[in-house]
Amino acid sequence: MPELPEVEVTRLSFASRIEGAQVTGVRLGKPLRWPLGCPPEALVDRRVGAVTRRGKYLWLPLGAGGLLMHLGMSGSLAFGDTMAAPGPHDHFDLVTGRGTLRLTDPRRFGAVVWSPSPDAGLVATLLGRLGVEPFDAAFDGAHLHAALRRRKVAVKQALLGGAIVVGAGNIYACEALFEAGIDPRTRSDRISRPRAERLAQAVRSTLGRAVELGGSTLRDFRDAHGTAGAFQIQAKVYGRAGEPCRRCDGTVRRIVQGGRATFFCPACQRR
DNA sequence: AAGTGGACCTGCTAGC
DNA sequence: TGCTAGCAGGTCCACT
Repeated sequence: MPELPEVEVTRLSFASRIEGAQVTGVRLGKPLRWPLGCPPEALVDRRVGAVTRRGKYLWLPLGAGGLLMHLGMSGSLAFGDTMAAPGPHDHFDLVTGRGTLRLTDPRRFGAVVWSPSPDAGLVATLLGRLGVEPFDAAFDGAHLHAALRRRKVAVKQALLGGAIVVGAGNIYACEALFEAGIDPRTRSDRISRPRAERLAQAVRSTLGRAVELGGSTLRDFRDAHGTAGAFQIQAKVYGRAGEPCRRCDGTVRRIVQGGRATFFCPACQRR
């Protein structure tokens, strides 16, 4: 469900409220992508530190170690002191003195993994393959250009992969390419330096704007307050196959790349 | 090494 | 109205 903006908005909505709280209990539902990695009781009495984000992952420090959380395709987090009885899709509750953090995830592609350190084991492996943060100074046209030059896959797939830059999922990758005027089928190594510059800028502005607007193009997105996403961000191409382009008089097209839907305007976006 | 396709799991929608 | 096929925001892993 969530791409970087949704994950970041979620983080901002509960991080300051949970920080400093002490864990009093843990409840597990059905299995997620990976096992928790420790007995649930081992989390009790630990104190929650400052929640951070890396790509689409959240890191929740608990004493010396912490929990790595991912929302997968359909996950969301809620934090509150009056939690309803867990439903069939509520697979993780972290009960603290200040409220309960609950992961709801129907498809269970999400994850909650304990690690004694973000630099150890599975967590280190997962975080280790991630590309740069889009808002990091290290992510600019030069960086993107150099990384794309080493790849032959279509630029859309290179963006989605997350090994170059993290955070742009299927929706925002489509939107950023539209904003940059680049055909998603263009081979990565054929993207010129100026176009890489424009694309880097488009990735940053697309994701940044989505974070600022607190939300999302996702219909069912809610932050951890349960605040319904206002659906403030209008997708220019995503999900609009057959509809008129918002910039020219062309028609938005849907193709499949690497098994995922891609939406673009063939008139506005060039190879 | 890089690219490709299948896998994970459930819910919703469109179409018959 | 009810069933089925197809699709969905992610990303790991095995294989070529």
